[in-house]
Amino acid sequence: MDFSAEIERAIEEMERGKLLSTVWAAIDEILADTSNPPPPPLVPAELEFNTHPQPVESQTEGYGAWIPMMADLHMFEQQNPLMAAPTMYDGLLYQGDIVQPGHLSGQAGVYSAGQYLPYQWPVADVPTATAVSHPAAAPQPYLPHQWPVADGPTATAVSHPAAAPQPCNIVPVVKLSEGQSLRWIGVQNREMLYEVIAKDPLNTFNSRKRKRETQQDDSRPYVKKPPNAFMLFIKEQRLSVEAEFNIKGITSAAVNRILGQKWKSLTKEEQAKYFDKAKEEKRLHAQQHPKWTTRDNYGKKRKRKVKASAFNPEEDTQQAKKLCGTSVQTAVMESSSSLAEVMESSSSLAEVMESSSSLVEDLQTVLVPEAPQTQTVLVQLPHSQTAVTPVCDMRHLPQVYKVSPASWLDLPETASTSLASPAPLTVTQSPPTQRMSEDRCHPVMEPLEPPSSPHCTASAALL
DNA sequence: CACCCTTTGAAGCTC
DNA sequence: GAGCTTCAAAGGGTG
Repeated sequence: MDFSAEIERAIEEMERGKLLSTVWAAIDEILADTSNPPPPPLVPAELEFNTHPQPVESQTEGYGAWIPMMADLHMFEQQNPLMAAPTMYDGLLYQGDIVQPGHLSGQAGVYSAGQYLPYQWPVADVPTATAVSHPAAAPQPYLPHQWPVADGPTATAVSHPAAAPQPCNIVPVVKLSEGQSLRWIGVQNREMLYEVIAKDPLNTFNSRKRKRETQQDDSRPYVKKPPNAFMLFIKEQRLSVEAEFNIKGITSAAVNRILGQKWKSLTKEEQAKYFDKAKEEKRLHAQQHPKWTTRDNYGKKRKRKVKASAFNPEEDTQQAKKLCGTSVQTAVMESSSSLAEVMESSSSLAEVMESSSSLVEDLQTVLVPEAPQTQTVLVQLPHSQTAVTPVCDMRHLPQVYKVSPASWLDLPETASTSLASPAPLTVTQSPPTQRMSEDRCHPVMEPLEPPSSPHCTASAALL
């Protein structure tokens, strides 16, 4: 196989759309007019440019498929850790030694302490999704889950022309075995780190359902409870929510959190429709099973464990509600609006930052990594590329980093890049902090401050 | 493979 | 009656 030709062909496919250029130009203009940059471009679903699916499995089906990793080498540059997503986790599993190479530091940057941190709508784990970033808005925080190589057609980042990447002469190609996929985990010593993970072994739904249905300790058939109004609601809305987020592997628990908030946001009249349905279901159920009561099902299923948590359950609940309350509802709304709408409708920067960062948090909870059977793949970075860091670890506990802008890329400064181009950031680990809860801690966004020293630490401090 | 997670509401259970 | 527990759905995660 001619890898070079294959890679060249893949790179050629990474054409940039006119629309994207227009968006960049608009953002540049806006940024040039203000000392405090506008909210970062949230990338709505409609703006999923690209995407020329990379022939992940088309070349050799299944086993032994060759994946040209990072066929669009611009992606490296787009994944700078300008903002570490304010994870609510305190990192138990700090990933050591992941820092920005020193040679990139020492030049001026526009980002200063507490200043607006660009953020990009995470388009995570969507096989055909595109990570769209803009140098003016700076690279987005990057979730390991976002790495689009694995498991289907690869996604492609669209980069700003003004931030054309330096040539890279190393294009990693990793051969995967059947049932394996790749997940990007970070950079170490200028090497991209990937892990090879096993795909989900099986879908347990059917077997679980079968088991439940046969889980009768007497001769009578198991009669399920009639669904209540909320159950009817989530049954009806689940698919649309999953489609709306379009996140592969989104858990039902996460969807239910979203739907819980949606349910509460319904008017009484809207809810009444489901209460009426539930009433009707209950009536039919009583007709079909006149002697049945919910008592019949008591103890027929699992015994739920009472959470003996040392932490405040109310607080946990509130935290969860906060996560899916503001952030997810925001996500639902904003993901369906255009970039211009988002930018226009954003009443305040802080508001957008809060909702955006909350979304990242929520998506971190939403995107539960697969059970790892891992192996690390090292990929060397070209000089122009900067260190990136995962904001999540591989086992539910996103790592916590402080992110500091360090320098400018060694790019020729242009009218558009002088202000717009982001400084590459160093990534340093926060010291281990107190454990906040079973698996979460509370994110803290530092208040926005006026621009000051270009070398100040960016506002991604976390608890 | 059974249960967990996560939500709200309804019903049963305990005190 | 108050407060707690269980179970409805869903499907990926976990042990």
